[in-house]
Parts: sequence; C-alpha cells; structure tokens
Amino acid sequence: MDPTQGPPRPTSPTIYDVAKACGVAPSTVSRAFSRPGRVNAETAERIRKVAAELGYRTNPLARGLPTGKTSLLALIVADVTNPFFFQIIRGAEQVARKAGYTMLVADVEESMETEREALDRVIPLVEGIVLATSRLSDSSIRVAAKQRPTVVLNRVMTDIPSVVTDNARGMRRAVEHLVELGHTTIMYVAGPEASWVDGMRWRSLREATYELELRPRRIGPFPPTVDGGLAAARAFGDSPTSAVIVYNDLMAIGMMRGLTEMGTRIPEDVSVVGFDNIFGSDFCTPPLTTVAAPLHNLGAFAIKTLLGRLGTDTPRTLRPALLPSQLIVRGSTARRH
Amino acid sequence: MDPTQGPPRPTSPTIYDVAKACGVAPSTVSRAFSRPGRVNAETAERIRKVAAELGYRTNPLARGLPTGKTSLLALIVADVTNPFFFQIIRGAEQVARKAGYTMLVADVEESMETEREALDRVIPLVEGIVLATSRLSDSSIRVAAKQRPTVVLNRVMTDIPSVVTDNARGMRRAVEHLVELGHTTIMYVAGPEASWVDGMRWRSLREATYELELRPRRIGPFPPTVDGGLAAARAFGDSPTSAVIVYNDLMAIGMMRGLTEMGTRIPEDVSVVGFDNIFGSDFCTPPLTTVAAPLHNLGAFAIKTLLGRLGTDTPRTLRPALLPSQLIVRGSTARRH
DNA sequence: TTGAAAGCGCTAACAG
DNA sequence: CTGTTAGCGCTTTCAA
Repeated sequence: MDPTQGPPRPTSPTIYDVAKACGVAPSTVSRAFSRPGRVNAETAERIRKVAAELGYRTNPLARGLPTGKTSLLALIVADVTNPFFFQIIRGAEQVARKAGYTMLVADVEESMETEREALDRVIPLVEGIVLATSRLSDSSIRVAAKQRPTVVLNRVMTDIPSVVTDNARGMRRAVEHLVELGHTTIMYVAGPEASWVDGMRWRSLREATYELELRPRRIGPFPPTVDGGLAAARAFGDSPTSAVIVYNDLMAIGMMRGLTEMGTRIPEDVSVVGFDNIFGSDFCTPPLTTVAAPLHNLGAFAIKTLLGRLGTDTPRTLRPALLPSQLIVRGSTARRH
Repeated sequence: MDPTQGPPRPTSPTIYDVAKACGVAPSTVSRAFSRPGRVNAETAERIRKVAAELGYRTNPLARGLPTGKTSLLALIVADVTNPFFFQIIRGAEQVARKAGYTMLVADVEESMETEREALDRVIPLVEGIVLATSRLSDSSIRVAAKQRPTVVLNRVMTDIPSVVTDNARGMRRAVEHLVELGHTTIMYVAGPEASWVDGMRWRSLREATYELELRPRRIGPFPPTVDGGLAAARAFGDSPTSAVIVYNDLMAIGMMRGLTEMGTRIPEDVSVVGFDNIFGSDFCTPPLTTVAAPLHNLGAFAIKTLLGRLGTDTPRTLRPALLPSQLIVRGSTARRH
C-alpha cells in the first residue's frame, strides 16, 4: 500500500496502538469495546482509559466489514425540498441517533429512476432502510426489502412493515367539522393520481360523507404543489361548492391564493381544509384549517419499527401502523353563509 | 465468524465469485472496476459481463478500508427543520451524486453538543465534510478540518475554505430599494448574537446607510424564528420606524404577523424586508420582499469546493467564495406615507 | 479470561 | 497485462 495514496490525514490510533500501550492482545481491546462482559473488569477499565488518552475511536467501517453491522440506516425521501418531510427527517434522526445509528438521507427528487439508484448506492452501506413516500413499484420495494430490512412510510404494503397516518379518522374529523359549520356539499381536490395517499383520502371522504348523508364531489388530479392548487382554483370556478377539502396543504395554499385572486373570499365564500399541517400552513392567509399529520412521530416510529426488525428475520406484525392525525381549526373554515 | 450472526440476507457476490466464473485472478476483477485502463479491454469486457449477470456490486465499505475512499461525504446542518436548508441540501446532494458520492446528512438541532457528536460519528466514515451554519467554535472546526477536508458554509474562516452569500451587496440593494421608496430611517431587527451572519448583516447595513446618509437603528437580538419575530414586533412598538430590515425571513414573517395583530398595516405603515427567500416567504401576507440567498447554489458550490479539496492537501484559495444574492421585491415594501 | 490466527471484500505493491 | 501476496482495522473462532 502506497502511503502517499491513502488519506494524507493523521491516521487515527487503532486497536493495535491501544493494545501495545496496554500490553494486551489486540483481540482483548476489541472485546473490551464490542462485548465488555467478556473481559476482566480491571483490564477493560485500563484499556478504556488508555484508549481515551490516545483518542482511539473504533472505526465503524472496519467493524462493518466482518460483521455487516455498519451502524448506518438509510432514509430515502421523495423530496427533501418538501416541508412535509422536515419533521419526519428530524424524528427519524433523533431515534436513530439515540440507538447509536447514523442516518443517511437520500433525496430522490420525486424520480423513480433516482430512487432506484439511491437504493443501489445505499443498500450495501446500511443495515436497514426507510422508504418515505416511495415512488417505486411494490415489486421494486420487495427486491430491496429482500436485501435489507425495510420499512415503508406513507404507503401500505401487505408484506412489508408500513407506517401511515390514519387518514380515515382525519378525514372523518374534517368532514364533521365542515358539517357542524353547515356545509352540505364537499368538494375533494385530488392530488396525483398515482398517489396511494390520494386514493386513500378520497375513499375516506366518500365513506365519511356517505355516513353523514352528504354529497361528495371531486376535481383533479392536480400536481401536489402550490401551482397545482392554483390550477385547481381555476377548475373549481366551473362548479363551486361552499367547502373544499384539498389533497394537501401545499395545494390548499395555492388554491386559496388562486381563489382570492379570482375574487372569492375565504372563508366567507368557500371553506378550505388542507392535509398535513406543514410549515407555512399557519402563516398563509387565511391560516389554514388542516388535518395535521403526526410528522415527527411518523419518522420516529418508522425508525423504531426498523430497529425492531433489525435482529429478527421474520417480520413482526404486518398490520400497518396507523398514527393518529389531528384536526387543527384555523381561519380558512367558517359557517356557511 | 459465526455465520448466524452476520446479516441473514442473501450475501451478495464478491470479486472472488466473479473471478472464479471468469477464470481470472481476483485482483484482475478488482482492477477491471477500479482502474479499467490497466486491464485488457476484452478481459475487462468479459468480467463486466459476468459481473452483471451475477449481480455483482463492489462493496464500498470493503473498498474504503484499504483506500480510505468511502465515497461518502457529510453535510452537517444546524437544523433540518429550517426551510433555509432545504435547497442547500438538494444542491449539495445533486453535486455529490453526480460525482459518485453519497451524502450523509446530519441534523444537529442547533446544538453545539449534538454537532460535535455528529462530527465524531461521521468523521471516520466520510472523505470530507461540509459544515452548514456550524455552531462550533473556530478551533473545534479546525480540529475536524485536520482530520478530513472541510468546507464551511455560511461562515467565514481564514484558514478553511468558506462559502457564503454576498450579504454586503444584498444589504446594499435592500437599503437602496428602501431609499428609493422614500424611507430615511431603517431599523435592523437583529438575530442571534452569536451568529456570524447577523454580525455581517448589521455591519453591512451600517456601511450602506453611512454611504447613503441614512440613520440606521437596531433592536434585538431575537431568536431567528417566527416567535422571535413576534417578540420583535412588540419591542418595535416602542420606537417605530417606517422601514425595517429583519435578520431573516422566518423572523420577518413573525414580525409581520405581530405587527398586523397590533394594528400596524404592512406595507402602508411599515415596510418590511427579510433575508434568504425561504419557502413560504411568497405566500405569507403580505408576500415578503426579501434578499434571496442562492440557496441551491450555496449547497452545490460547497460540495464542489470540497470535491476540489479532496485530492490536494493544501487548500487552494482561502478567500471565501461570495455567492451573489438577489433582491426580490414583493408586497411588504411600499413608498413611505 | 486471554492470546493466536484466520478472514470480512477489496486494493496495491511486486514480480513475472 | 496478469497473478501472487500482503494488508486495511476489526471480530471471532479456537486453544490455552
């Protein structure tokens, strides 16, 4: 090995250095760190002390080679730029960190292609994977899951642990809220067609309205962005209702802006409900009534689930974990005029 | 090694498998992937074909051990939850990915302690580090930089490559804009005291106002959050001016809300300018006039700089890279009444 | 409880 | 251009 080739940085001490300084065998040093029980208490203490003095840190890479335990977890997100994911990432990181894992966050920019590449790059590195709002097909996900324990977030699969928001309950609460305000016809403004969540929300709305004897309506699909909401506002003009429930907050914000520009007053003319309670939904105008997703908890719970799967090879429970959402009433909904 | 211990997953093929299947030596397979030039074209072709059939992927971990080249880069961000970082992360990831690197994003939740831990965990894994808005002391940063090539983002250091927004120019443009609108006294609403950027912005404001013969004023410090802005609005009530420039958009949004609640009209009574152009600054009320930071480019450029430093041991240029910002005029500023 | 030795998958010198 | 041979730093049998 050419020493001028490798990293020219001051090479950090290894177990060999510590072993020499302690007068014990390298394997003992290794044991002192990886299974402290299997080494004489005093010796272990001495080793730890010397190691600290030398500034020894076990090299996770080297440890990973023989054991496969890299202490790395992957979180693949559809779009780091989408505020929906901020709290998810943080929740995930917190739990991972506490468990001694480092998280590798990969942004796939909503592209299936990029997601597959990210997976390829990341799989050999990590012990487990969380797919947050994956754009991959079920079968692609299964392929990945065969290589590393995998948890899907925001999507339900029957053979892979899933963590999702309880959309049905959330939708139900939103509808009840609107009914209490006197609305009788509710328009659902749909998000992307391919989205599992969109399908779920629309179905939940139909069920809720059916039970409450309301008429649901629907326009869309629209892209799940502010611009998509703008487009929805224009389409909505053709057959307005007094209340709309929008696929997500981003679209709801866009739609409110579009509506306002067209002279429609919110909430006087139209009540608007969004989904997710993302950053910004409280300071748009008017502040958005929304079904808050438990974002932080979603991320945290996904990692917890993954951590639980790490040892065992057989999935525990395959019922998707349903995390409760919460209706947050703000200024965009009001009594029907 | 206990085979029941390691990852129970289907162990992927190694160079040995490929070598056997090809009837060549393992080292040849290795060469075929790491330095294709050094192996017979046909042989290389054959190896690649067989490797593809077997589904062979070179194990980055194993490769990293002897070479130190892990193809991993770390991006340490002060707060993943802050929209300021979204585009930075994306820009960084894009560049890293194109260069064949995987990015490890660590959230330190604005905590010095957490940041140091994150560094410790990450350093042995990665080839280089970008510190985005580090909360560490200069000397702590130097310690890290001694171990791995390091670039600091949003902060200037004389001995470490730095990438920052050209705050002086941006501030100058903001002040000129306000002057054109007839404002003569400008209040700076300060962010966190410890922040290098805050100091820079205040200094730039003083310089700009000096040249233009205006009176600058200042309140603060406040936390760089919506709530901090709310607090600033209350403090501002004591000695109002017709125009304020706020440390960042988050605070500006909070301040506008606070002002509005107190009955102050924006922009009629007070013109407000923010900094950064984060997500949401376009849909708050009124839409915020702001000095847009080149967020995406900041992240991209930092990684490019890091990539450039990777080979060489001596830093190239130590003049901080100043990336241009841009004034975006929206509804929160108007002619003085 | 400890030491010796083999090996994780890959790379890089050194001969041939 | 290719095979052989040492390792990278750590873990884990296997003996002692």
